[in-house]
Amino acid sequence: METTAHEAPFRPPADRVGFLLSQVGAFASTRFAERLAELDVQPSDVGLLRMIAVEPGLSQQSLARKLGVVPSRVVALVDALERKELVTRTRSTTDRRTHELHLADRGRDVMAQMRRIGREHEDDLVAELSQEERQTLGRLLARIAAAHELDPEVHPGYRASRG
Amino acid sequence: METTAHEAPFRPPADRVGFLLSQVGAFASTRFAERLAELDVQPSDVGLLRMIAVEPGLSQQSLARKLGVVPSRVVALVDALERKELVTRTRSTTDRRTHELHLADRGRDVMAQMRRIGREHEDDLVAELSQEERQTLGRLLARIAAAHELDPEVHPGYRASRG
DNA sequence: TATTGTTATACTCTATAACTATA
DNA sequence: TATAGTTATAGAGTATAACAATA
Repeated sequence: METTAHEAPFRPPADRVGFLLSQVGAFASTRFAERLAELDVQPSDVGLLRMIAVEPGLSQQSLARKLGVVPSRVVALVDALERKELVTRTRSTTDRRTHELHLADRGRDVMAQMRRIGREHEDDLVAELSQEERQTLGRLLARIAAAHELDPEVHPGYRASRG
Repeated sequence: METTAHEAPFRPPADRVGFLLSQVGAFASTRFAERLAELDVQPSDVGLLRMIAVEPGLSQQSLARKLGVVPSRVVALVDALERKELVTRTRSTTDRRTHELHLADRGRDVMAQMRRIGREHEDDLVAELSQEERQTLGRLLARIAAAHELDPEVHPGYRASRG
């Protein structure tokens, strides 16, 4: 069965899971970034704030290792968050080379807002699906993530996927 | 129920579909880009080649409109593909302002390879799932894509989602 | 000597706007 | 005048390597 030159051949969704994952995932990321703009926060800030909330006082080096980014990048990211008064840097008294990172009061507020925005984002994204279908989708995605050893806490970003 | 400071709270997959979609989607994109490198082709080239294959002779302007990118970017993209002898630019005889884009022989070869790589990518990505589960996942994703009016032919890229 | 954080630098990607040649 | 393609330029984002302070 042929298709004419101007018609793309139809492919069933089961044969396009790779494309659909990539496309819908990109859409989810973009939409989330747009919602975050309301808080004057970027997607890259989210992981940072969450890490600092989970483990207050950690150093920039350990943060860099946890997130899988280069230490010099953490400098720029923390600079921005400190400027917005979301996190604080304080020199450690036991090792004056290191900076202890903590959430500032405004940082805690923003994290609460982030959770609200996350729920709204989620609801909008899968509005089309029933509760049961959302569960099914979540479980299938979690299994794929686990099979490829993706960290449930860390979003890899999109370093090699531009275009 | 509380969690200790160093432990992230557990959230069921159904409440993390947004994160999982974004994370698995990014992984899919990155992995696909790595596989494409074997052909010396970038993710951004794929859509271009497919459009030119589907509609040979189209102009750079219409290509830009179809892909939703700015014309000056098409120049750079086509430059690269022409340098690798995957596409040809020929001045139109009816309107000498426009360039007609066609696949070169090597471009047709590369597209065949791309289809093979796409299948391998697909199989590896969802290796964890049964045939039935792949269908389920594909259908759920296709419904989400349709609900948000994503074009089945065009990948939006990751313009606003960095970090 | 080794490590933490920082800065300097360079490179990539991309959009905007000015430019040219054709219509 | 308007349009197709191109080029020049500038900005964002990021990695690498050199550096100062501290251990």
